[in-house]
Amino acid sequence: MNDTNTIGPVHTAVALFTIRERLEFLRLDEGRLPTAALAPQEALEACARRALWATTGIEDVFLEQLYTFDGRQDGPRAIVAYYALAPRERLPIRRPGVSWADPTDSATSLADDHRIIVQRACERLAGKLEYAPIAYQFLAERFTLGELQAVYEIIGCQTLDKRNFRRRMRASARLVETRDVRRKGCHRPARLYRLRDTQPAIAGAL
Amino acid sequence: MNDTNTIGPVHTAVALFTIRERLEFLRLDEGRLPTAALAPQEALEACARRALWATTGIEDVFLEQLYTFDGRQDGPRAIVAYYALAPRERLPIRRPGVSWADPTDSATSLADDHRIIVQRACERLAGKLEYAPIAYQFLAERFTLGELQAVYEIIGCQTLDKRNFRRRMRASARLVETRDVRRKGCHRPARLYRLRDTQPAIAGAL
DNA sequence: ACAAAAGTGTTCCTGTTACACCCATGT
DNA sequence: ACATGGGTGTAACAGGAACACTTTTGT
Repeated sequence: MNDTNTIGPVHTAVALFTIRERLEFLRLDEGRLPTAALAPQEALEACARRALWATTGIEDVFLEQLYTFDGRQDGPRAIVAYYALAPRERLPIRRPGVSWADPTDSATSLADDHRIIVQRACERLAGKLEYAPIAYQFLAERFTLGELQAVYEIIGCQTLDKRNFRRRMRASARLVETRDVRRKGCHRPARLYRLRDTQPAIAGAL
Repeated sequence: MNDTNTIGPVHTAVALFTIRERLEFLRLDEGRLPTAALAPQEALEACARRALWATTGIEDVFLEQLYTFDGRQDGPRAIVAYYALAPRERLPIRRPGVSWADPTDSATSLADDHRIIVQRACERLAGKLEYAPIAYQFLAERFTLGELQAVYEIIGCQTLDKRNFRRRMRASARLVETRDVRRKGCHRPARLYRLRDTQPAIAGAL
């Protein structure tokens, strides 16, 4: 951390989430989320992206404002929290000092104020799942319906019926069936889908 | 305005809404919303309440954070916007310099950044109407179903069927029927209801 | 042949919509 | 008596939930 990251009246903090088999968030080894102090002339969202980039090298992820929290007495006056979503494949993090942690595990060391951010981000995700196309942010450009269903199940913390899920997804008209399939394991290959172009793939990124 | 209201890196801005026959918001004559600079040791929400109190004398309204916007170059670094809701009877504003304006009227003079706040607050209201008990914030402690329906219709910008609306409200189990009625005009008196105690009457006010 | 995930329809139920008339009051 | 908003039930419809078997592949 340098001065730009610790001094200043306004900070941003970012909870980056991804899904492998469970929902995970990016945690710095000191038990904190990536943060940055707002630089002169810098936009809040740019500051949040910079916080993420500085710790992980990651760019161009889905990023959305979560909530603004009071700062602490000796620190910033306000902390603007964001949550970010990205598919695991895009996150080849081999940096020292960062790792993935389980947001539901109260044993993972994490500063109290950052724990609240992670907590509220999880709630926001579960709430938005039904009416906003956030699930796709966890997947590659092309994906199978099984993968998509897994995302819904993990974020929503419930198992879903396969047939009902597929009908619902088709009805939403957000999916385009490709001509390709993915072979993986000793079973029938799965058809690949992608998001319809007209959908805002990075909604809220402005 | 004094120094505490104009100087400082973090400001709050408040869009206060009420309903008479239309949705209205409180506008300062200069074409701005009430704002305040975050004072040392002050919590963000307290700052927003102070902004409202200083211009109107109003206290104890429903207040919820809306979004945090980038500041302008010569001003604050970040503007934390709130929206507030209150019934018209609680707002006996006879202060100079403030008045009620129509949020949908693009002719009312209002600073661009504040116009966006009002706009987004309206959208948030309409969205939350269905799943959060915000409509009651526009009403007195006791109210008729006709009044409640009017609030839903005004915020949701649509007319509703009376019978379906009443059934829905009863099904929500948020209402308690009182033994009193309200007489008003030359027609049958209307039964008065109140919110069930267990409901958070000022949800999000913490 | 078998294990493992992909893929596919129908029935039931619940909640939402549409709709028209009588009631109690003040003037 | 009449004008005004308050108050009530039912039938049609649509969307969500429950449910089991066949298909294709790799080993």
